[in-house]
Amino acid sequence: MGRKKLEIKRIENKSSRQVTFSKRRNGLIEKARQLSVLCDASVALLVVSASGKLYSFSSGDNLVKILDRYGKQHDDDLKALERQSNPLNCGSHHELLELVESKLEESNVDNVSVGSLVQLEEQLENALSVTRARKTELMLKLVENLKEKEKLLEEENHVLASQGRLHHSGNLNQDEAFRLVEKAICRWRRIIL
Amino acid sequence: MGRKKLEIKRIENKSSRQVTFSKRRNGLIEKARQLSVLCDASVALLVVSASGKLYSFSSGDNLVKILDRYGKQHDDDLKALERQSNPLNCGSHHELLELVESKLEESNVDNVSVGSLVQLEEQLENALSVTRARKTELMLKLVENLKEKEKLLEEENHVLASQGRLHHSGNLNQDEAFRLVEKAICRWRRIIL
DNA sequence: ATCTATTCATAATG
DNA sequence: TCATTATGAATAGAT
Repeated sequence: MGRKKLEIKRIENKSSRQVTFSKRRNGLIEKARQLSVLCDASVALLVVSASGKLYSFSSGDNLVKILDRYGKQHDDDLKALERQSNPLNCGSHHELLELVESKLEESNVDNVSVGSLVQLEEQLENALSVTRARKTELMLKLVENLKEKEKLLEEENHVLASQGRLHHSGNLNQDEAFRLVEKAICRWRRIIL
Repeated sequence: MGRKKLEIKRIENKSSRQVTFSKRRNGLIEKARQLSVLCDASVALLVVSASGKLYSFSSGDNLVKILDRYGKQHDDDLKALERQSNPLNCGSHHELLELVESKLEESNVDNVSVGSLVQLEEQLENALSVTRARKTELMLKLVENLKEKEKLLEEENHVLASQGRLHHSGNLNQDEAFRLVEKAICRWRRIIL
C-alpha cells in the first residue's frame, strides 16, 4: 500500500526504516484498537523499537499499564533494581543471558544450525524450570517458617495466659513459671537466629 | 476497506462479528510480523476473543527478555488477568486434557498436522501460565495472611506480658487489663471469622 | 472458503 | 517531523 510493493525484509536504510517504523507502529496500534472495539476482544500489543523505546496498546488498560510504567524508566535503573532484588547467582545468570544473546545474533545472521538452537532452547527451559522450582521452594519455606512462628506464638500466649491465671490462683510457683517462659524462649531462638 | 465504510463500534450481529474478528485478527498478526521484520523491532501481540480463545504473536526472544526484566511475574499475572476479564473456558480443564489425549492419539496414528499441534502447544502453555500465576497468587495470599496472624499474636503476647507484669507491680487495675484483652480478642475475630 | 468492490494504509516524495 | 498522493493491501459484504 504505497507507491511500490515492499518486500518484507529488514529495511537497510536507517532513516526510512525509522519512518516506516513510526507509520506502521501507529497503524498497528490503531488496528489493534479497532479489533478490540469491533469484536469485543481483549487485545494487548507491545512494540519495542530497535533503540529500545516501548510503545503499547491494551484494550483493558490492565495489561500493559504496568509494563508502560516500567518502560518509561531507564535501563540502568532497572538493572540496578534487578541487582538489588537479586544479588545471588548473578554470575551464572549473566553467563546464560550472554550465551542467549550471542546465539540470537548468530541466528539473525542465519548461519546457525537448528540443532544448536534446539540445544539452547533446552538450556533455557532447564534454567526456567530451575528458577521456577527455586521460587516455589523458597515460598514454601517461607510459609512453613511462618506457620512455625505462629505455633510458637500461640504456645507463648498459652504460657503467658496461664502465668496470669496462676498468679491469681497460686497453683504454680514462680520457678515453674520461669521454666515455662525459658522453654518458650529457647524455641523462639531456634526460629529467629 | 470493504464494500462499505464500517463504523468503529461493537458489531452487534454475532456471526459477522465473528467473521470480522477472524479476518482482522489474522491481518493484525501479519502486520505485527511485518513490522518486526521490516524495522527490526520486538513485537508482542495478545488477542483474546470474546469466547476466551487466545491468539498471539511474538517476534522473538528480545521481547521475552524485556518482559523478563520487567517481571516475569507480571507476564504470567497479565495473562491471568486477561483470562479473568473474559468469561472463558475456565471450567474446561477436563476439556483441555481430553483434547490433549485425543491429539496425542492422533499423532501416534500420524495423521495430524503440525499446525494443530502448534495450536495445542499454545493452549497448553497458556493453561500452564494461568495455573502457575494462580499458584503464586495463592501462595502470596497465604504468606500475607500468616504474616498478619503473626502480628496479631505478637500483639496479644505483649498484652498478656504486660498483664503479667502489672499483676506484680499493681500499676494496672483489673478493668484496664480486661479491656486490653477484649481489644486483642476483637482483632483476632476479624482475622479468624 | 472465495470473490470483488471498496476503503484503508502507507511508500515515496517534497 | 509533517503533508500529499499514487498505489498496494486489507477487508465488508455477498456467495
